Amino acid sequence: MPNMEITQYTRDNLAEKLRAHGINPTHQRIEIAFALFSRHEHLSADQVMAIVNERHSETSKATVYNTLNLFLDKKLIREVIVDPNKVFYDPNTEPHYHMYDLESGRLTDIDAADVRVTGLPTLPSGMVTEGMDIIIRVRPSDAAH
Amino acid sequence: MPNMEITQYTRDNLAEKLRAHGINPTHQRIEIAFALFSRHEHLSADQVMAIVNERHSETSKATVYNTLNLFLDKKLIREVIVDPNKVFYDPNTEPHYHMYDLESGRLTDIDAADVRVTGLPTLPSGMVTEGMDIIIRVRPSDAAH
DNA sequence: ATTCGAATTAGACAGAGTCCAATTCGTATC
DNA sequence: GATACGAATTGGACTCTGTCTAATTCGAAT
Repeated sequence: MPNMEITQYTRDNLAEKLRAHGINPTHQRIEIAFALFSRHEHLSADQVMAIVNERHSETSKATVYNTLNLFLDKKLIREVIVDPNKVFYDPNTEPHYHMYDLESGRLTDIDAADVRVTGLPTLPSGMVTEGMDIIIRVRPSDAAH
Repeated sequence: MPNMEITQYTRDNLAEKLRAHGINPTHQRIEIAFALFSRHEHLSADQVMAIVNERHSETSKATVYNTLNLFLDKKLIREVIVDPNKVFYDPNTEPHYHMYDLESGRLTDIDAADVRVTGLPTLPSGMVTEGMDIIIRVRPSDAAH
């Protein structure tokens, strides 16, 4: 039974989670992890930075980017590329896909458990799949235009 | 039998294609269309610009972007968002998906005819699908690291 | 208290893409 | 051919996301 759901994220259990992924849990890293995991939203780097620096300015832009890339590297989070302007960071690393509301920019998870994809070609030899993204782009139907 | 395959793109039949999509076919627009359609590749804006200006500098950056966005708007081409750094423009507007080689940055089409996706949730009411992207990220298996 | 590597920082920088006011182009009219 | 006029194009400044670097600060171990 892997990936026991943590019902409530705290700085403490996040520090533990970081260590479990081979990441030295510093103040800034814990705050950034908390921003991502305590909400269940997909955040962009500048949103993370805004959240982390809400009270007092604590974390620099460089550290936010360093940390997000470190988290990616250690597979603590995933990146979602749906918008040409910015990358979203996704604390959910379980297999799942995304629905992207073009109007609001909101990104929603779609559980992969029920989804079946058939008829894909076999990979060229010497290639391995790193992952498959499915993005459903939606829009309000009665969009005034 | 819609979308009769054009075996050979020429400036002339591209001008016609532009008109058919409600686009005034100017020199620059024809050259940009030619760059995209005569190759069957996915090009980024700067690649388009390099191709168009190969012989003599003919087209400015602003025009390349204006034109690509105009083509998008008129559904002459599609954009493919797989790389956080740049958008690719795809002259193939038939339903199809993509395979993205993370190592080389090469993007390949996957025909959608054989692909079936089942188990997707129903859309929230008041929402319509604008499109579904499937991106398979691959990497050479014997990557030296 | 001192040390030392790791982490953080400010700010310069890079690259993609947008914006804008000025110019040029192409077509229509005379 | 000359003129007029709207559409298209242009250079260049600008914005925004993200990276880089050299200097500083942190924190754990001694």
